[in-house]
Amino acid sequence: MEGYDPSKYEKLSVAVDLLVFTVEDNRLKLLMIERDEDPFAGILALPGVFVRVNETLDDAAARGIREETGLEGIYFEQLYTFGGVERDPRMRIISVAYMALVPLEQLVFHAGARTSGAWLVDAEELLESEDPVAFDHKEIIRYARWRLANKVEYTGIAFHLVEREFTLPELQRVYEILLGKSLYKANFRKKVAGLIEETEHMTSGDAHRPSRLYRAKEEVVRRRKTEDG
Amino acid sequence: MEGYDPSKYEKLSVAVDLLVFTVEDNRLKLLMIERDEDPFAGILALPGVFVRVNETLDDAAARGIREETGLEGIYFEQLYTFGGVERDPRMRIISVAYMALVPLEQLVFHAGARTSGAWLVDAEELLESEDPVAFDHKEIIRYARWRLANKVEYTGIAFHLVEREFTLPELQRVYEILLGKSLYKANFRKKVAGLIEETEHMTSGDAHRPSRLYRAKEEVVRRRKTEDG
DNA sequence: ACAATAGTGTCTGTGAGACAGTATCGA
DNA sequence: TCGATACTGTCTCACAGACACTATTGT
Repeated sequence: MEGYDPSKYEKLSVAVDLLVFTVEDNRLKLLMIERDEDPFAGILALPGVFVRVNETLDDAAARGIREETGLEGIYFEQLYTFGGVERDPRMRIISVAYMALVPLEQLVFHAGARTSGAWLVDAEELLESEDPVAFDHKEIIRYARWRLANKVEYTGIAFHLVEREFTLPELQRVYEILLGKSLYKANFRKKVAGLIEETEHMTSGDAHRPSRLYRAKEEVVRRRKTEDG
Repeated sequence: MEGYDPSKYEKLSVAVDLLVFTVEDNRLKLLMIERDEDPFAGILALPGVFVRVNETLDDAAARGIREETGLEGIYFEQLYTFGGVERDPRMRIISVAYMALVPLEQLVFHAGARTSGAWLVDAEELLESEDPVAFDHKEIIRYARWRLANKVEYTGIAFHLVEREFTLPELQRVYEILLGKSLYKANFRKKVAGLIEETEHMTSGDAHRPSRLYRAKEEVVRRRKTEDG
């Protein structure tokens, strides 16, 4: 790099914006907060935190997820870095977007200190509506939505949206929601057969045939650092 | 975000690191510079620039490419953002890696002002060797190499490594280099048939049958902002 | 004619898609 | 027995892989 004197270059604020996705009522939802300060007071925004000087980006993302949801150790991955000059009208902020996936059962709310509330927002409805979203967050959400649809095809990303043990109909519903189309049962089962392993457990109590519970194979959900392109 | 007073948060240096790839002598190469200052004096490093307060990340990448190669308008895309705390021993630098692809014929050298030289380095050799690379740049290169191999399968990224008009044997060689394996002619041609269109031109002068020149279809190489996941 | 590379025809196996059928629970 | 959902068998078709074959240049 040309010139290494730090004082020669203006430094920038770097934030991590979080897209915490879950599935509720057969819909893809994500966690958003309502801003209580200008700009965009009263408008929905993605939760986020500033990156501290002595924490990595992944650390900042994990911290943000913890502060926002109370959860530790859930799946997340870096999505993209948004660096438009006018993203935030007050100051230049580079935002590294992170996407987290968590089954609804694990998700507990925990409103941030400076926000009047946090909700699960229907991703599809938000993207199709004309409702304003703070900053460039709608664009970020649109990109995340697109990436999710892609990655479900060739990775095990869908497993992060179901519990550790799940039925195949449950898993299929997650695939269908992410892909935005319905799938044939028999074909779906053949497709995921290599990614899962049976458990001894079955569902019970429903007024129909019980469903076997499965687990994702270890190697399918294991995260390889930056290798989730 | 919790608290918007900029002064409350330390700002960070943000750099763009560039991976300019090309194909030379049937090998994947990338542009690297030899550092002439500590740390890592005499060691190979990726070229990079600091992001200025009033330029976007893409602008910074384009500027870096221009400064390093003299080229304008070549294909590039954001790769990943590396935010380890100890990446640079002197100070905290967040680095947004960008990958650029250019056919060798367009690539002209233009050594940076503060570097003693710039070369095309064989990507495979570099990754397999024990030779040191500055900072975490070897990890960045390894990720880029992996991403290239992936994207060649389902995108038109290979077209950016051949000239605007190319023969199918040429294109096939690029695919083989990126994939790291040889392909069957007939199958390859069927695979890319939908991505290309014939021209009127043929090669000539070689001591064998001439080869038809093709062009990539517009929609295959058109870049959709952040949608190159 | 020959060397060298460009380009084609076709067989096969695999896997996705479509659909019809069977299985097993509670009520 | 019935409604509801879980699960399976199998046909078809598109496509990737493999390989043998033909085509066209310069020397």
